[in-house]
Amino acid sequence: MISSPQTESLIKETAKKVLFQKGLLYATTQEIADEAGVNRALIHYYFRSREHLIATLFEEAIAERKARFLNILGMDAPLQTKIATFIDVFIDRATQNPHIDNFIIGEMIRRPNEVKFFCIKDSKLKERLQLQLDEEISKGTIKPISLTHFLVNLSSLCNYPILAKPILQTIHGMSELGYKKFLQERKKVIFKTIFKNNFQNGTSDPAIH
Amino acid sequence: MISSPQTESLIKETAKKVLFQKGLLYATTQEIADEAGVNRALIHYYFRSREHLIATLFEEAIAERKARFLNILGMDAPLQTKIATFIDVFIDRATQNPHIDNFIIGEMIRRPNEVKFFCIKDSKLKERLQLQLDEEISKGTIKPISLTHFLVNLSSLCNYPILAKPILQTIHGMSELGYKKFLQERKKVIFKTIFKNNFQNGTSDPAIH
DNA sequence: TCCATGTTTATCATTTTTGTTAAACATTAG
DNA sequence: CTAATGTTTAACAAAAATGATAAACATGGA
Repeated sequence: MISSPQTESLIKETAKKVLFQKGLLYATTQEIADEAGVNRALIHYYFRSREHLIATLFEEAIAERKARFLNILGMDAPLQTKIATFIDVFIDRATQNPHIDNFIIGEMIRRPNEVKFFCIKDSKLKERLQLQLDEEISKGTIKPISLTHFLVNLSSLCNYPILAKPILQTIHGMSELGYKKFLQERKKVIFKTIFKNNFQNGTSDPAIH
Repeated sequence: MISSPQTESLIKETAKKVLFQKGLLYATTQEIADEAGVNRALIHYYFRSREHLIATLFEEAIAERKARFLNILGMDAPLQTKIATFIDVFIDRATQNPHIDNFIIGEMIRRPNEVKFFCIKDSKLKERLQLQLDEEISKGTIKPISLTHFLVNLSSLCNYPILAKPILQTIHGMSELGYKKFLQERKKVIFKTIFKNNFQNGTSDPAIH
């Protein structure tokens, strides 16, 4: 008999929604089951335990993040295109799942052994990025900076405003709509913060005033 | 009889240590009591409930953050000095309590009503900063940018690398020592990312290669 | 139809965590 | 010294969360 993956998938997707979108990282199995509209026992039926469910979410989250990271930065394109794509994709993706980084970090702290994640230290990707970065630096479009700091700058500028959404909203007094507009403006701002020229387009920039 | 605040203070400081330094945001009262070496009932004696303890930590955390923010950005000094100080203080402070932002964000999500935090929208601070920023922009030391995006850039660059420490360490293959060195380098990198000139000093920069 | 297999539910047991209470302990003023 | 007050502890009670199980239910093939 064919096992219908509907319920299993429903539980997993609901768990992602509760944890990554709502930010309830401490959600109980009952809360997840209620949100999914299924009996709590089904979580144990399909995932054995809460811990297994969480571990599954964690593995998928880092796999997805890694794939996105490598796909975008590894594509065959000029650095400026890669970065513009990175900004666009990471901001949009993180907007959908604003608390996924919090979850990943929390899990990595909670069980420091089982974490493998990924390391770009010795990959060819790193070499290629280094070449592209050097090229931009010698062209004068990027100020001298190490590849690591460059990538951390990029990640910081994209991810922090989403991770710290409640803080930004209160400090700068943003409504929900204002915040949304702010994030879209931000794509251009980040690009301009990283590159000296204005690659993306020449339209007037609402983010300045 | 004078109530000795030693135990109460010990519990609170230990709770901060467990939550903000170790990152165990889901820590039980028993874990906190054990870490402090006191009987768990004392937590209820001094703080009534776990919830009250957490609320106390939350209020102090945002008060401290607010004070630091306003003190540094509100001091009577050139913008470059303020920013350099901000970077220095926030990175060092966040290094001591790497998970405090995670905690604040989690609490703000968990009880969206009770959050007052602070808003710089209509303060004189904002006007003064805007003047200083405009001045730098017209001098050409900062690229045109709105004050909000400028401040968010600054916060992002300072805080994300600490908040996402485990992610950075695995992606870029950093040891504990390497990470520490990285954060110190980062102070200069952030300043140079924000300002076009190199204000701080003219020594050779280890962060480039 | 009826059986076999997979799925779902209701119920119970266990564990974990929080919160309470009364008694023991310490300290200081009188 | 001792009585009063504040502090600490051990033990208990209650609540919440996880996990396990057996029975009910559904479905598809012989």
